[in-house]
Amino acid sequence: MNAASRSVSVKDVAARAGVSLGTVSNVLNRPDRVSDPTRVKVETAMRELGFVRNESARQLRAGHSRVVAYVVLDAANPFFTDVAQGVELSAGLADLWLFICNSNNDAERERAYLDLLQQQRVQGILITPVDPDAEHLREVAGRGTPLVVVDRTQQGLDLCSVAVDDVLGGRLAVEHLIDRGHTQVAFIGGPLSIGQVRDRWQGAQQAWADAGLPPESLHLITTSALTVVEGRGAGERLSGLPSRRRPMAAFCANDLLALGLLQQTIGSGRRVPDDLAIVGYDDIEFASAAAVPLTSVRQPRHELGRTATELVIDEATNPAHTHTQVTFTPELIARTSTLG
Amino acid sequence: MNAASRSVSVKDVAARAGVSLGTVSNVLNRPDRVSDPTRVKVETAMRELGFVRNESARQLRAGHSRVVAYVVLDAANPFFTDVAQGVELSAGLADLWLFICNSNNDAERERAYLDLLQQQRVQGILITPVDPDAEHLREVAGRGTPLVVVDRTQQGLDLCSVAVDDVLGGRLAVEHLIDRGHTQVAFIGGPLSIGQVRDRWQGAQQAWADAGLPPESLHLITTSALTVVEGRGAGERLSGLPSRRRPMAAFCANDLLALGLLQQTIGSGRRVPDDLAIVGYDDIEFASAAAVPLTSVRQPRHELGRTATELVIDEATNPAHTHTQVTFTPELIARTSTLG
DNA sequence: ACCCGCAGTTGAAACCTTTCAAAGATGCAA
DNA sequence: TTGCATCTTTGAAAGGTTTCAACTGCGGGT
Repeated sequence: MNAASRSVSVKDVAARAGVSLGTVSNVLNRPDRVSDPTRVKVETAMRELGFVRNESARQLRAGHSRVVAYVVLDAANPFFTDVAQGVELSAGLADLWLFICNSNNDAERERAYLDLLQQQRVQGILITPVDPDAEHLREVAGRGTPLVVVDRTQQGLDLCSVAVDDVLGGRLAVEHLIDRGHTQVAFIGGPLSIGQVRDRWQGAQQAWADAGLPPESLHLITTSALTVVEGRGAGERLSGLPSRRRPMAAFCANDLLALGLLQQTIGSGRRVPDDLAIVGYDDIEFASAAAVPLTSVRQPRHELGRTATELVIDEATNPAHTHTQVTFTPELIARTSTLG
Repeated sequence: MNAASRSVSVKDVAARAGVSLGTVSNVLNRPDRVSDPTRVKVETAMRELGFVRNESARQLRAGHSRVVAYVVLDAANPFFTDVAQGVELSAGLADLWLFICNSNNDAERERAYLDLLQQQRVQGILITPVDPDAEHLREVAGRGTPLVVVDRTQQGLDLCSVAVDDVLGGRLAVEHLIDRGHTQVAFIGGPLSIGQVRDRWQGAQQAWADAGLPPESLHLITTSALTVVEGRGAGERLSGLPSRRRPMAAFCANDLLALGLLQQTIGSGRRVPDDLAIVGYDDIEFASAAAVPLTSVRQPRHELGRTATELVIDEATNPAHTHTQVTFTPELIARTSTLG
């Protein structure tokens, strides 16, 4: 009702309701300890004055926050928003609220957000970091803010993490293509400095070797990023190869690449999967909605988010907490882009 | 370094550095007023003790926050993450940090987030609300937290807002189809309770009438949501029409619908744009990356975010602030899906 | 009449930082 | 040497909430 004159405090409410400070606080935090008539009086006063509890003061005194934060690498990538949905769901069960921060692949911004979140004394931080081995991640955990690394594995065992077995994912994709009779396959992805990409490529190689196929018929086509545009570029490079040596199948390190490749392939008059079979990775919603529904390796995104949240809550509340690394198993979803 | 024994405070730092509380605070907030040797001493102490400033206490005393929040309707929709990017950019210039909250189209969650953010006394709130005329939006603003409505127009003039002229957008889309010679067009979108959809449909009708075309040849096909799945369903309904009466062009209320329609059309052996021309809305990145690049109505997403941020900062800092409604002009991006 | 226990209420202390008036130190001119 | 201006540093107060030990009434048992 009344404007922002000087922010209404519990003191004002207490005066208006004719009770003490403590009672107002009890209404807020332990309503069962307050008699009905008093409670009503206080609630009325709050409503009339437009009281809004000051969270800074609450948290300062109570010593604990009601929010967890998820620092994502790229808010525009549907994969991360799907993970976030999983986080939100299980955070809600623990009466926690989620703030999403976007590091935008920038280590500097990531660091700044981590600082801010520590200062805010959030219950916990989930993060898909630019570099999972960066020093500042450990510093955060060392200073007492629970932290879980999402969708990245890191060297030490001194942090909680949830991830998906990317080597296995790479295997699944390439085994599927081998099953479909392909003997010339391109792996498209990069840069190889990204752990994910490296693991998927490694899995692809393993599957290839296990099938007794010659290494030189598994082509590595590196890209400079995992984007649609780069996928289109890779398609052009593929087209450029002499038809004898041109792979009839491609495994892309993520779905954005695969969608770009798909677009370029169809656009240049070739057909999917007849002229080129395509497997993507992540199984984002747009994968099944593509012009040719995309075969893709699915990661359990919601579970990833859910588990990460459970870990961070455990770290925050359980004194006997031990750091845990959870690895999920990916799953191949076969669709038209490889099945015809 | 040292674990979360009992959170290091300025007092500890002061003791360690052999200075007073006030000096530590000065190092933090007005380093220029502190002599070099003292500053170094304090900074060293901070590093050694692993001091992390308590933001709750800071904000309680200083009285202002360093964050703005953007409550989005659907974090999985690329449109909103693009707006968020614009917000982030201009927030950064004012030394503000952005927290993204996802209401997930749920009025209850939206309300809860608004409560939390008010309690946190954030600098300002940007929101794409479920219902732009909801009472609680006004309450927030009335209680002193600056609030700007993004991508929605509301009835009164008592809130700041930034939006895009959706009626004009609808006109542009349909005028383009008329220019291409179409005389049977379907408008696909819904539910009509969404203001956006209503406006775009209205613009479509206006363009149709202005061209002197008969109302019955502009077909309204309503959907229950603005999703890829619904787009596919709409495609099936279109296919079901007798070919005489079947529109050769469709204008979809957003790109997700258009992508679903595109997929269904191609999947059932028809061609785009020869058998069906398609116009989408929003021009998300996947629109240009679709198998057939999608003609779409582009909204200035980054500018939307930028302007909203500027408004909210003005409302927070300028005593002479007056509520402003900014409307942007959309732009048609013609691509293969209508040009052939 | 007395004591006990219990439900409800109170008010001071504590949480950690920033702010600001004032004290202290230093250097320079007279 | 004194006085004055400038630069640093100090310490107490304030900000709004929660917590908790202590207090008040009141009804019931004896």
